Formats: sequence, structure tokens, C-alpha cells
Amino acid sequence: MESKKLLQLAHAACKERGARLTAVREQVFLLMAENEGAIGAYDLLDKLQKIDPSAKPATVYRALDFLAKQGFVHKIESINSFLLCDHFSDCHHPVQLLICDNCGSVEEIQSNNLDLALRAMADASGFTINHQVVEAHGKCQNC
Amino acid sequence: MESKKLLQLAHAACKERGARLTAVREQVFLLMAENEGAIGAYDLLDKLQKIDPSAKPATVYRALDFLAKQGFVHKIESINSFLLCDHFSDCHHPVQLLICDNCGSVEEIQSNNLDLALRAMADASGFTINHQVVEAHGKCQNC
DNA sequence: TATTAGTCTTTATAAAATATCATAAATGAA
DNA sequence: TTCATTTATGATATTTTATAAAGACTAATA
Ligand SMILES: [Zn+2]
Ligand SMILES: [Zn+2]
Ligand SMILES: [Zn+2]
Ligand SMILES: [Zn+2]
Repeated sequence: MESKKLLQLAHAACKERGARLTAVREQVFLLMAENEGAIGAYDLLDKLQKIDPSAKPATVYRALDFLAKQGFVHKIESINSFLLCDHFSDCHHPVQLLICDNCGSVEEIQSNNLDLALRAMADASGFTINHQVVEAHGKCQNC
Repeated sequence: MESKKLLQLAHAACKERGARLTAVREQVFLLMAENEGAIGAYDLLDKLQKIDPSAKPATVYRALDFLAKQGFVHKIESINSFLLCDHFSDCHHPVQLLICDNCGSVEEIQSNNLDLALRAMADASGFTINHQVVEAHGKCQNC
């Protein structure tokens, strides 16, 4: 199972960083890993409640917060959902997404030029970037 | 008054396009134009209700939808707020924003390189972009 | 073991956005 | 003008998304 391998990687990364990948967080990580593509917090909660019926919105949001801080998960601002990172070994990379409005698929891309162009513009305005949201909407190859 | 001039431009643009800038829409446009920086839908509703106490959330959201479609207003996905466009004569330009997390100021920038880099990456994946969300968070020059 | 920082549970609420359906206004064709 | 069609609004309710607050618990460490 792919998701088990990912979980191992996550455990290793957390150990290295002294971060605590607790049972709830692990469970949410697995659900994210098993899920194809992006998922909303409340849909994720539904899945979690099948395993732990006492789970509440805060349970999921806290776990997602943690996973996002570790760089395992990205929040997609424009569709209020969450996505397992394609390459979370490199934990704080700039996030650039292609979101198909037809089929809902999300592809994570990596363009240095894009990052550089954005930083160049920011510099020109004396602006220091901490975090960037780059989400392109449109139609994917399959659609 | 700057906002009155902007309103005239908006009226002209709508006339040209056969779009109906109705009383509510005009009022919301003016409130946006008079407002410094970005504003949330419900804060805008508060302002609107001082003029028209019967205004409801849907009133504001519908007006904002219209204004956004005309390119007069941009939605900022990462902070759930709205901003009058800096240069709405060019109505469907790519939107690129620098958002200060300290003082809340938002600067609209225009980088062709950024747009090109994003399109290049999308092309490489066979993806066709309809709409792009580019929002950089960090610290502005003043902060 | 005692301290401490972090995490979890629960309950409640806030914030953001949309659905629905009835009514009204504008537009365009006859 | 009149009628039909489209478009916009008003009003009510609800859905969806996200956070606050307070106390109990847990793991790490010293
Ligand atoms: Zn990633
Ligand atoms: Zn698609
Ligand atoms: Zn603009
Ligand atoms: Zn600032």
C-alpha cells in the first residue's frame, strides 16, 4: 500500500524534527493519503467518524493544521480543501496548483521561474514573502 | 471625489457591454471604492445596511458577483475578502496580489513574467487556464 | 516525581456562502 | 402597446467552513 509507505516517511520526518505524529494525526494522514486528490475538511471528518465516531470538526482542523505545518498537506484556498503534498520530503517548497474545474483533479507543479518572478515583483515593492498561494483554475488534459 | 469618477468609468464600461449596473450594484461599487483596501462581505453588508437596512447577505454576494464578473472587483481567496481593482479598464487581466499579514494592506501588482511562467507550466501539463489565483502573503514595505 | 508544554475532548459559536421561491423590473419580439 | 422571456431582487432559511474557550489528559524532561 502506497499510503503506508508515505506514513513511514511522515513518521521519519517527524522524528527528525521532534514533532509528534499522534494517533489522530496519523489517522488523518492516512485518510488523506488514501484519498484520491483534494478533499474538504467535513468530508474528511465523515471518513474519520467511521473510524472514530467521537471525532469533531476541531479534531480534523487541528490535525490538518499540524500536517500542513509539517508540509505534508496543503490547503487549497480557492476551493476550501486539502491535498496531500506530492513531494513532502522538501517540506517548505512553494506550492503551485493546477485545479480542473471540470473533473476536480488537482496537480501540484513546481516552477522555479514562477517562484522567481513572484519574488522579483515582491522585491520591487519592498515586500517580503512568507507564504504564497498560486492556484490556477481551468481544464485539465483529460477533460 | 475619486470614487465618483470610478463609478462613471464603471457605468461607461457596463453600457458598452450591455451589463446592468443597477442601484444595488452601484451602491456596493461605491462602498468598495470608498473603502481603503480589502473588505469582507459581511463588513460590507454592515456598511450597506446603514444605507439600506433591508440588505441581506445575498444582496451583497450577488452584487459582488456581478462586480467581479465585470472585473471591477477581485475576490481574495486566502482571506475571504474583496478588493476594488486597481486598473479595471483592462477587465480580465491576471490578478496578482501582495497581502501584508501585519497591517492587512493589499497591493495589486502586474507581472507578465509571472503570468507567462504559470502558463508555460500549465501548457507543459496540457492544462488550459481560465482563472488564476496568485496571492503572496508576508510583510509590506511599511511594516 | 513533579514540572511543563503540548495535545485532546467537548460544547458552543462564529464566519462565510448559498438555496429556494415568490415578486418585480427590464428587455425584446409581435 | 402587449405579451412573453429573461434578469434581478427580496426574504427566509439553511448549509458549509472554521474557530473559541475551558478543562482534562499525556508525554517528555529534568
Ligand atoms: Zn507540495
Ligand atoms: Zn479535468
Ligand atoms: Zn485588477
Ligand atoms: Zn504592512
